[in-house]
Amino acid sequence: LDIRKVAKLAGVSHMTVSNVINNKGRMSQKTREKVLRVMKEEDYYPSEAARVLSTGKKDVIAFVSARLASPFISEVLASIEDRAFEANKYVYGIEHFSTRRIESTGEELLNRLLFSKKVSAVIILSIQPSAEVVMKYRKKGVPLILLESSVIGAHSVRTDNVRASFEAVDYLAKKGRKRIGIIAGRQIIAANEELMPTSLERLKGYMDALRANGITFEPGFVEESSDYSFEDGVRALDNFIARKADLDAVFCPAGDLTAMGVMSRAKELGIKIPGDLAIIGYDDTLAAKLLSPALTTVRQPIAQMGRLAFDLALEAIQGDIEDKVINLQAEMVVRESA
Amino acid sequence: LDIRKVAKLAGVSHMTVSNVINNKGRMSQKTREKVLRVMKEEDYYPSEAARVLSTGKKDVIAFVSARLASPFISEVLASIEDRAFEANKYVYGIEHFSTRRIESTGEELLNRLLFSKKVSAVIILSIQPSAEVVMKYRKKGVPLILLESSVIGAHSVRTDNVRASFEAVDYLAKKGRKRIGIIAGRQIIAANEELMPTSLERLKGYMDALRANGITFEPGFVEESSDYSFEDGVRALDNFIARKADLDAVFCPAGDLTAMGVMSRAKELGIKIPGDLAIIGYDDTLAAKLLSPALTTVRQPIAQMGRLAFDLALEAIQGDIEDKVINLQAEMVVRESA
DNA sequence: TTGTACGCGTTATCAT
DNA sequence: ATGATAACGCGTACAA
Repeated sequence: LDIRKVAKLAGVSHMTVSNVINNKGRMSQKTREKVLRVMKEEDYYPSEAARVLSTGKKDVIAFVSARLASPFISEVLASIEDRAFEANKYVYGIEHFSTRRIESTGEELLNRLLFSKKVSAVIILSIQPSAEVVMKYRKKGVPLILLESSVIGAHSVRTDNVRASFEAVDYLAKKGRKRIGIIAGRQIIAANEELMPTSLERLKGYMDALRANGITFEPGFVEESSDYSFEDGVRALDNFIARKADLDAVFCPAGDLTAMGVMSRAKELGIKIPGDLAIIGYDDTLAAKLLSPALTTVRQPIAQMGRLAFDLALEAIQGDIEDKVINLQAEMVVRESA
Repeated sequence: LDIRKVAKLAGVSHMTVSNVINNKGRMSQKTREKVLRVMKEEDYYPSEAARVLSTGKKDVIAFVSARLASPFISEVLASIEDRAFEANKYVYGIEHFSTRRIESTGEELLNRLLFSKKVSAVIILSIQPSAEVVMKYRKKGVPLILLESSVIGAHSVRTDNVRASFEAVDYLAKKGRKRIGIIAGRQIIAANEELMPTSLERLKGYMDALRANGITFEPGFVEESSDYSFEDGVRALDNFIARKADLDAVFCPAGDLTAMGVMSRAKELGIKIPGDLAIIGYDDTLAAKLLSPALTTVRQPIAQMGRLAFDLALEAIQGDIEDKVINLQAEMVVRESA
């Protein structure tokens, strides 16, 4: 059932139907209603593929993250969705993709979104695209918005990772913690792959704080999380223990969910929090303040980040805007776990 | 840059390129490599739209939920994704949509997925499609898999909502709770719209348990959650209080997240849990056992549900299978909140 | 308002 | 057997 059949049934040309669908051109009210009625009666829905094929653009803003599911990612996505609803744009047009497991860099996915899917814009969370990909997007005029980090040639909404991490670790040190571990984003140890700048920045804040407090850095106190999952936290704590790191604190910039994994495993092992082990998470997701003990964490302005990213995408799609970098504040929220 | 240009550069027909892409037909190893090389060099990615347009099918399994973001939804989605990865099918081909805010029934979205997007299968979570939509899917041979509920003419993976809810509420009653409220899925009170069977079943379990314990049902003890959010829990508790329901327990089949909202609000108001108010959630999401107090809840076998739904979708896409209803066990997990 | 060409990969047909 | 050619699917841009 295609557009021409609908046209025939309505006694008009298929172009008129197309115009009705897109609110374009001019036609009599009567014609418009007739067309609408036939569409409804025949249960006609235009083929998205045909539309994309002919316009060369898909009216979709893609959202890309390392995984599909985590509280932090969910909350960011929800805020983007909320904003879309308010603005009444792309209400049906936000699609979520993950690079998880497939490839760490997201290179392939980003290429597909650009060349195969031809989306209108891409919002990236916690992933660092290569310079080549950024260039390709630029060349095709498709806006790229990074959340949590930034890169030359793309827009971004970010916070000061170094400062916030410093603050958290400095707090731990000032509280007398000496053996402070960190669970950071992937690929800290394996040197052959790139470390994501976001993680790197947080690691830097950690190291700076150690130095500022006269604590020497121990490579054995570093664990990596590949996908910010709960399980990564469980695993990390087990690894620390197996390695006899004997930590008295863990800073977990991989996020609250991973921190929850640590907390959960610690409880199972009878490790007292914060007595034996202080824990600081990252993000301040909904559950953080309800945990037992309530999680001390670094709050990111999640809702704002999502909304701003969406607005940036919209602006960039409409008129070509200069690269814009929006800096927001992240700050530590002290609760019970540290 | 289209397939014919690549063909020209590789010195073959565009059909050969197509065959290389799809591993079809037979061509010399040399030819294949040459084509592959040119594709890589020229950064060629086939247009998804053209592919869909010509085949009439999109190689995508759609996942539909009421919102994009909640721990429960996230975990279900993650398990589907995991399974896809294991099976090495639809790894790039799972797309997530939500009916949130747009329309409660999902009717429009389901139609779009079927007619506009032409997806290969749809997995629906916690939404009750109308009989007409189910029929349309049937007619077009596109598998529909319901999670958490079921309907004639579609596959489903579900648990016994009535029994599990009965068990939870019966537990509360046996513990001496007399004024037991419930926060169920949307549209309990507003009679003009359909109640989702899942919620209805859980409500039935609640009412059965009340009756079994000689407690009379109070309409004022029922609150509805429209999208299973944290905020809905906050609001629900406020409403109960404003209404002077004076509850001593709340059963929250709307899910753990909503239960967390209740718990959070209760803490703010100085209501002791479980002393003043016992709370039972639903789903047993990751955070449940880490809360303070740890949440007593009804465990759903989330990972299994997602995996089975994916497998069902796969099976149904390949060969036409009889309608299959898989029943799983949900059971109460007693922790501290009740 | 309407007719025509176009975008791009696939299926089916035909030639070597 | 392979490779080349033609037709098709379905909206949209643009000229008539």
